[in-house]
Amino acid sequence: MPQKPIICTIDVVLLCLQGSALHVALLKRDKPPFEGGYALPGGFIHPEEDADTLDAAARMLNEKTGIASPYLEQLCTFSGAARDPRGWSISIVYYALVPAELIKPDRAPGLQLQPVDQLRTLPFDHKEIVLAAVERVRSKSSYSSLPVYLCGEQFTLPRLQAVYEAILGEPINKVSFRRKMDELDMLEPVEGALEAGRANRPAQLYRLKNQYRNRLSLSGRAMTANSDH
Amino acid sequence: MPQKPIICTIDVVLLCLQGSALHVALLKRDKPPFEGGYALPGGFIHPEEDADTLDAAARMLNEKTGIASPYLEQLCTFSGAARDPRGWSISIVYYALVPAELIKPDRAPGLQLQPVDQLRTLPFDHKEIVLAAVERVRSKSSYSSLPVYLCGEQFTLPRLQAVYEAILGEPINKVSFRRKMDELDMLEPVEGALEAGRANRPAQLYRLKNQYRNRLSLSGRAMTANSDH
DNA sequence: CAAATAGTGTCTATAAGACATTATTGG
DNA sequence: CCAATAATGTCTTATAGACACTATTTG
Repeated sequence: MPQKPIICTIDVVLLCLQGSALHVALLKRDKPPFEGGYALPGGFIHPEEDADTLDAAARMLNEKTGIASPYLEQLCTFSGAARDPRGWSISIVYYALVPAELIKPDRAPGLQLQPVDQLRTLPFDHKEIVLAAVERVRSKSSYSSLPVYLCGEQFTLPRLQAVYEAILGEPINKVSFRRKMDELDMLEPVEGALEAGRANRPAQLYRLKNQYRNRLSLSGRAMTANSDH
Repeated sequence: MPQKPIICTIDVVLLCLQGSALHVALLKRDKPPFEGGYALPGGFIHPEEDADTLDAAARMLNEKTGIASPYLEQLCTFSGAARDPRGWSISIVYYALVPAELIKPDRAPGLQLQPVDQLRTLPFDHKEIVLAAVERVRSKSSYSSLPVYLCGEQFTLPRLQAVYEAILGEPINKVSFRRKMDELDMLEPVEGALEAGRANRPAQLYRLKNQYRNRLSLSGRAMTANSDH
């Protein structure tokens, strides 16, 4: 009955922190439509290869950026007649968070990091998609351990607090923050490891407890009284 | 390249409250696979007719159950090689909440309401889908006005509190509940309308403020300290 | 007026935030 | 010792919950 089949793709919003600004990874497109433009890494499902769309997203991310992200979650599906000039399409979108050091531009030709808060227009509805992913990350960060995925293996509490503040966009009370980290019960100190080097008391290094390597730790109460869930 | 195209469908989880138990609407399937089994209302996208998948979900819900739900939101997309015997498939799932009175079995042949907390195995991965929808509803209910969609046009505060308690599965402090409703600022009293009839002080009837007819009101803090977001 | 439930006032407990103090480093 | 920042103790403020009291109806 339908003349044209529905175009069915996967896109991945790969986020990292540079300085205190959240950035998204964009790739130069090497075929039409929007050839030469920068867009989200994405592509078609390979039914023979991918068990499901999460699988497909992980494969795509790895193929296009060389990254195997420990955190990769479905955002939602964007769809409709208007979003792709080729026809009626859907895109099942996943998002990933990684430390910026993990993104090696030489490993991925045509890769570019753009700050999400001053994004130019992107091909398809990719700007809208990125903004939806950022909103999700900001919202989840206020009651979960999500931002630790933006840090490396080991990090200090002041560093982690700075990461939370960068995402939430507002300062957090130091005592409350440490109480909350304690309550989330996801961190363990790296015995004897301190971050020295500067002219002050060195900070204790922490790492994620094993059980939270691939799972979020959740808190009943939000970090700050922000109203966007 | 791909021998078989990906099977691309929409499913809708329609929820309502009967007594104090959340129920899901299931339809008797009139074609294979799983012919004769009870499954979620769903079907194929009509690219000529539907502007996007939300549109398709609304159409499908209306065609199959006769209901035009004011609240219809995307849950997420289920996918993979294993979930449909016909082949590699995706299902973009939406969920809706309506007052039970709105579901008229005579209007929809083969429709059945099942309590979500004692669900038997369903065709495809529909049981998993229902459980995911219920978890989303429970989680969102703890910090939003979502449960009002399970009430009719007008309702009393004790009734609304009972609806919240039915969804969250635990009693709520009356004073806290009323403070929260006040804070959400989504209700207005229906002037002069009281729910009389019983041998006690009659309760004030309320309705949703106009601006929240099709939008949730959100609170920064959760209703109860439940840890599943 | 007794029973029943609506609606409100107020005290207590808990959690968040402000602020100050101590700790530990390099120079 | 001074500057800088980590880490923690403690007081204040805000929010949530317990409980009791008043209000309004039917029979």
